[in-house]
Amino acid sequence: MERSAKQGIRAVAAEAGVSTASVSRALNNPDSVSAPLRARIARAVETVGYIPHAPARELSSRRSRTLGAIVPTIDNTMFARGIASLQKYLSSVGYMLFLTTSGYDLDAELEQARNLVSRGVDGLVLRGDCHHDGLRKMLADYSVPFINVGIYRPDRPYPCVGTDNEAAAHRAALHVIELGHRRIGIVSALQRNNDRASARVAGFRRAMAEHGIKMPPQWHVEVPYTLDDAREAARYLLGLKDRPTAVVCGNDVIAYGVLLEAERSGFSVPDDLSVVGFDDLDWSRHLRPSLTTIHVPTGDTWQRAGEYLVRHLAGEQTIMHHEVDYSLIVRESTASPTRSSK
Amino acid sequence: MERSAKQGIRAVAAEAGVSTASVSRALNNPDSVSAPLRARIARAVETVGYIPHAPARELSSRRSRTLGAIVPTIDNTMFARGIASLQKYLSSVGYMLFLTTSGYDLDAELEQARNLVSRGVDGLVLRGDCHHDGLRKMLADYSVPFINVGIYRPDRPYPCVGTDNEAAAHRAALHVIELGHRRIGIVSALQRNNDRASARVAGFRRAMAEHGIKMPPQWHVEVPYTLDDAREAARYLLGLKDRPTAVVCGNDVIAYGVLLEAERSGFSVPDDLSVVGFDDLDWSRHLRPSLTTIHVPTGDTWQRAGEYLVRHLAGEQTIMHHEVDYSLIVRESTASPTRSSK
DNA sequence: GGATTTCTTGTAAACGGTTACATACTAGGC
DNA sequence: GCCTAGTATGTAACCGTTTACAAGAAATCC
Repeated sequence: MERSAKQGIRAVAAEAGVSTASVSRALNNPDSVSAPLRARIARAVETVGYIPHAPARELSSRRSRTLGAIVPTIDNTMFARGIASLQKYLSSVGYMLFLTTSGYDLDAELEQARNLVSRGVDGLVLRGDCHHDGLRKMLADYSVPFINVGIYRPDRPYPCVGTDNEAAAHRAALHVIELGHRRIGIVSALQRNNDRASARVAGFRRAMAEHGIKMPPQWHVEVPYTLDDAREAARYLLGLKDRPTAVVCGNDVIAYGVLLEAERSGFSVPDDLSVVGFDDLDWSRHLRPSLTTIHVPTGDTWQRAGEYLVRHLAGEQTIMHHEVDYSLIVRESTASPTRSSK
Repeated sequence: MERSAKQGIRAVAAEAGVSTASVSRALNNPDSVSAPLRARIARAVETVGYIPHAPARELSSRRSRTLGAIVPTIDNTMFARGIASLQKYLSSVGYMLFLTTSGYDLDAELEQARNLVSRGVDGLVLRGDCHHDGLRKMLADYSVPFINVGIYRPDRPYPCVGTDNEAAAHRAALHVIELGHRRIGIVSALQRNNDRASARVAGFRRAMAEHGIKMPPQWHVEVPYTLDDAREAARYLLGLKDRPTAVVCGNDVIAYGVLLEAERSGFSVPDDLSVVGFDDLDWSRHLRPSLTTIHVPTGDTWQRAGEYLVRHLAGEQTIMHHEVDYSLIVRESTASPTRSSK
């Protein structure tokens, strides 16, 4: 027939001599179509070189098989690794990922979320539990499911998957306390709009309090997420007349900075200073001295977040709060303080 | 009126008492609508809490304001940085990015490209110039523009933006040659399906040939992109009875591995071994010894790729082949070989 | 002041799929 | 052999926008 469309599903239908409905069925729900028809349609798809038009499909089915993720920054090994895992998993189940960054700005995060909802994502992966007030309302209005990743807060009515940062930081602090340190400082990430950073500081403080250890306020420094900033913080800390013998760091990158700067300033790690990190990035075991740190299975965590949403969207039963284990990895950067000062 | 829609552009139209066409115009082309109407519609958008439905918009306008990018892996500082820049730029001009990974597999890349086309991307950012035969044909069939990033090949009829890897590697080799080295090895990335890696090897070989330097074949090792593999390669190279006094590396991560392993094996860098990297990642200047390497403005490069596509899609005049400058950064990891062996 | 142009807004037909519903056919049951 | 239930396929409405075209109003020209 002359009027048949040149492309799209109608072209396939014309080629196979069937209706568009059958083509659609053969593609989306193969069992609902007889074997011979299915084969004929498959052949037609091949000859026409048909690639389905996702937006059209979404418009009529109200499902995009696309998830959105908003991370503070992608330029950070840990997020990169998490996103990579999430993406790999999603790809394996036929989903795609829209990735955006907020730069630790809550307004920007809301803006991005709006953008993603506009884009028609089926679900959203968010970082932590610290969001703009309007965010959850907006997601509820448009009934877009979401999950907070990287934290474990079973007390919240929202799904999450991650480690208990407070407990893990407590463990890290306990490690240096048990080694005999009493003069302990902390270099944390910026706590503003970052519940993970805050939780870690809280865990650290709890450990200190439980052992009756007082810490001078100047031993707590907050830094952005870069090696340079961490080095500067270390320079400050090590330059104090009254300085700590151990430093617990909010993450591994900060710990690297402290390590590098200590060595640069002539301090030996761990003899003069013990350093503990958090995250266990690749470099931690390669560095010399290698870094004692809290291992967090980042890849797993993000993949689980994806699994949760995919299952939820498929209508399956899911558990809302999933705790991911952490573990303390003791390496060369921590030792008893008795070796040097007492 | 009772029959007016509860949501979508029709709700806004009803609220403002205008037609959907006017709402659409007010949103997409504000100038085409009178000021008072524009204001009334803006108010209606606000009260209704309207978020446009991108797939529907795309279906009718044939434009998605979305680009796709396919990288070998995101779990790699350099790509992460590039993607971050691209993403930031796109976001600033109202575009979004679909990010997928191919794992250095050409078939997977084609598959991902098909997926992205299906998703309706307006353009595609690809890595290098080594793709599946069917890829360019498919993109041509669906008239999806693309650009190769990270290479500079003005001889090709396809757009690209990046540095001349051959020339840059030549420069790196020249550096150690000029320092007086004659016993020079190379640890490159896997050349299979990686034209950048091959170009770098070629540049290195050209420099060697130009100076009449012969290299025993066992001094060329190829490794995947991980610290562990690079360390193993270094262990092998340094374990040879007849070993080089300088090693040129295919990228910084490989160089880090060589550096770490050399130190671990008791060799001093640069006294016993000079090491040159390529890319100038963050760690290069922080490491001790800091790494001599080729600096490549990765962020710029990727942003330019985005700019090219956005301009091209806007119908603006664009230059097809954009060369991005590299520069040799001399740091502590290279020195004249005379200090030790001669 | 009437004709012509320009500007503003509305009407309705796409865009490319999915899917509720209708229909034709097949196979059992008795 | 007729009725019923079930299966396979087709018909066409609909998803939420954009946009070509039409129409009405205002401005310009002579």
